[in-house]
Parts: sequence; C-alpha cells; structure tokens
Amino acid sequence: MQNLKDKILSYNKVDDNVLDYWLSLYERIELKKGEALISPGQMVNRFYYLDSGCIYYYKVQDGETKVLEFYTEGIFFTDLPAYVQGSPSRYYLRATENSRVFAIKKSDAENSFDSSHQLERFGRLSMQEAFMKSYSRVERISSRTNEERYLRLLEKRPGLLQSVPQYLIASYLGLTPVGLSKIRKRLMKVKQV
Amino acid sequence: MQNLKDKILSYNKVDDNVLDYWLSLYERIELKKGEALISPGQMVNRFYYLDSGCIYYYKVQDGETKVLEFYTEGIFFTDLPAYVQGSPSRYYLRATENSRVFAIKKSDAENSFDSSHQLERFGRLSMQEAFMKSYSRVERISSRTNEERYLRLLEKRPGLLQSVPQYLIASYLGLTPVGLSKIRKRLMKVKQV
DNA sequence: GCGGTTTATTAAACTAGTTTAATGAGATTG
DNA sequence: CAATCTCATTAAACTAGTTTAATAAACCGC
Repeated sequence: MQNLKDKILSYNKVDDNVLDYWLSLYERIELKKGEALISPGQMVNRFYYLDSGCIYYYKVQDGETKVLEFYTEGIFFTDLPAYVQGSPSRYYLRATENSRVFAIKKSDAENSFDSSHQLERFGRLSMQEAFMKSYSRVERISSRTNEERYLRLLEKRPGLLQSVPQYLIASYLGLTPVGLSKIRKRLMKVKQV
Repeated sequence: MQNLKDKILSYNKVDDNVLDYWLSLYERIELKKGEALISPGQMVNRFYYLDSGCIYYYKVQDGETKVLEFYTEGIFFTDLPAYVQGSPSRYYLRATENSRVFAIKKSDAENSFDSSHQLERFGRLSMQEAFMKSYSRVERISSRTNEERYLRLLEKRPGLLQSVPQYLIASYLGLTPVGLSKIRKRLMKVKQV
C-alpha cells in the first residue's frame, strides 16, 4: 500500500501511528476486466482509491450507455452523490481492465476524521483536489468542436485509448461510435497530407 | 451575515467564539450588474460566498465567450484552479445582476483551519458539497439532445432565465444564440398544439 | 421620451453529427 | 482451429446544429 501511503502524505503531514491506523482500515479489492464495483440500486458506503488499472463511471438510460468519467491509477473516487446522500446508486463503476482498488468504509473514515485533525485535513485537501480535477472535465465543454475535444483528450490522457474501447471514449465525448470514427478518419487524412 | 452563519452551521457544529472569529475575517463586496470580481491574469487568493445575486464563471477564447457555471445565492465559490495553484486566473467571475459577496483571504482561512478542527471539518464538508453539485453539471452531458438539456435547465434552475440573458444560457449549454432560439421556437410550437 | 446599444429572432446556405444497416477485422472460446 | 462475439469502419439518408446577415424588439442613459 505504499502508493496510497505516499499519496496521503503528499497532501499533508500525518503522524506514523495515525496513518498506520488509517491504512489498516482499508480492504483490498481485485477487479477483473469487465467486473463491476458498484451497480445501480446498490448503497455506496465506501470511498475508494485506485491503485492500478482503470475504472469507468457510467449509467445506462433508455438502453444507452453514458460514460461520465474514467478513473485511472492514483486517484480517490466513489459514486459521490450516493455516498454523501446515503441513497442507492444510479450508476455503475466498472473496470475496463484488471484493477486493484483499496476501499474504506464511510463510518470508519468519519470516525477517523473525528479523532484526527490531520486526517480531517487530508480529507479536505483530497476532496479539493478531486473537485479541482473535475473542472478540467467541464472545460471539455468549452472546446469548440468535438474534434477539438477528442484531440485534447488524446493529448491529456494518452494512456486512456490503450485500456478503453473506442465506443466508451465516444460516449464520454458525447458522440456515437460512428461519429467518433468519422472524426478519426478526418484527422487521418489531415495527417497524411 | 446571518445567511452565511446559518449556511456554515448547516454543515456541522462550530463553537460561537470560533464562528464569530471566522465571520469577522470576511469582507463584504457589493457588485453592480456587469461588474467583474475576477478577471484573467489576476491572482485569486480569496474564497467567496454569494449572499445574493448571480455570478457567472466564464472565459473568452478566440473572441468567444464560454460560460462554465452560474453561481446563485447561498453558494461558496471561487476560481478554484487559480486559488489552489496560486496561478493567475484564466477566467472571469462577473455579476449578471447586482450581487452581494463575502470574501475571505486564503491565508486567513488556512490559519483558521490550522487552529480549529471544527472549521477544518466545515471546510471539508463544504468542498464535498460543492464537488457533489458539480456532478449535476456533468450530468448535463448525459442528456441526449440540447433540447433536453435546455428543458432540464429550465426545470432545475427556473430562476436563472430571469437574471441571465439568453445568449449566456446558450453558451452554458454549448450552443450559439441562434441555435437556442431555434430550440425555443420548436418548443413553442409543441406547446401550442 | 429619444437615440443608441444590446439582445433575440428569423432566414438561407452549409456542416457536422445521427441513425440504421452492412461489412470487416481482431479477440475469445469451445 | 473454427465459430462466435465484440468492436471499428463505412455508406447513405437524414437532422440538428452553425454561420452570416438582416431585422425586430427591449433596455438604458441622458
């Protein structure tokens, strides 16, 4: 769990004994490619850390898959609305490839936050970072065309296309697979000339 | 500042003397319609609370205005990337109507978080709430058509169309004013029949 | 209240996407 | 290794948006 430990310490100082206790609360989950961590209707009372692999957050509505986010190594994640509100999830969290996840129970996390100001601080800063990262997701919208959005994604998250099928990328960009394929074709032509 | 006080206490218990000290750190800012709170190039070392009015968060790129968010009464906000990274802003925060804002300096906030676990907790929970609200923004993308997105906005934030000109709504939805006008026309016809 | 500016609508030509369906190419499995 | 399944591409008809420009309506400052 060295990655997770380093990650936490990158936010702020946490005393060894406190940090060790905190880490002892995590359980390890190994997901095979295609396996779901959360499905609609489930309660979400864990906060996750993605140690390796890739998880996508999506819903199915009118038979259509809508990908909202891809989580990659070294990130904290959960289905936050369900986690916070204690309501059943409306989403899936599913592995696009074999993935290792560490999970902490909400009640354990909150008790720890109560008893340690340092951990509370870590909680605040990690939440802040996650929120800030979500801004770049909104930026997506601010690209003028879908072609621009696709190129920006290629540039910012080049690893994604290795581990994620193209039709999920299309969904993430708000396109059909056919639409994305057209864009790619267009881009190929430009490159060759 | 009763609204702000109540808002803070809605997250968790904060002792009177601590809360009074925290509130004393805020300065009040009155913005006239059209006035900017933040402009590109500026450093952002304050966190804001919108007491009344409406503020929009946008950038201008290639001469085009791109609205990322509208903030309305009772919300905490800032240009988070610039605030966190200490880098100059690339955005505007501007009032769509006369607005009252309370502002706290980053250094004051952080000192207070150091000295009070309760305030740190408030900081974490408010950040969490803000992050969670941003999910609904992402949901936007998951509507199938722009018409659906417009209708959903009408439904979820009916007040917005009172205080915000239509071309900003269009930008927020990722449309041109012409495009939004067409959608509205289409919807009118449906209603009449 | 007048004159100027800002905002919304309309039209017409165009473009970038969708939908449906067929084909092809790569993986996976029995 | 063959059969199946999944994923990406292509084509063709269609649709929902864009762009540009003109017009109309609403809003402000003096």
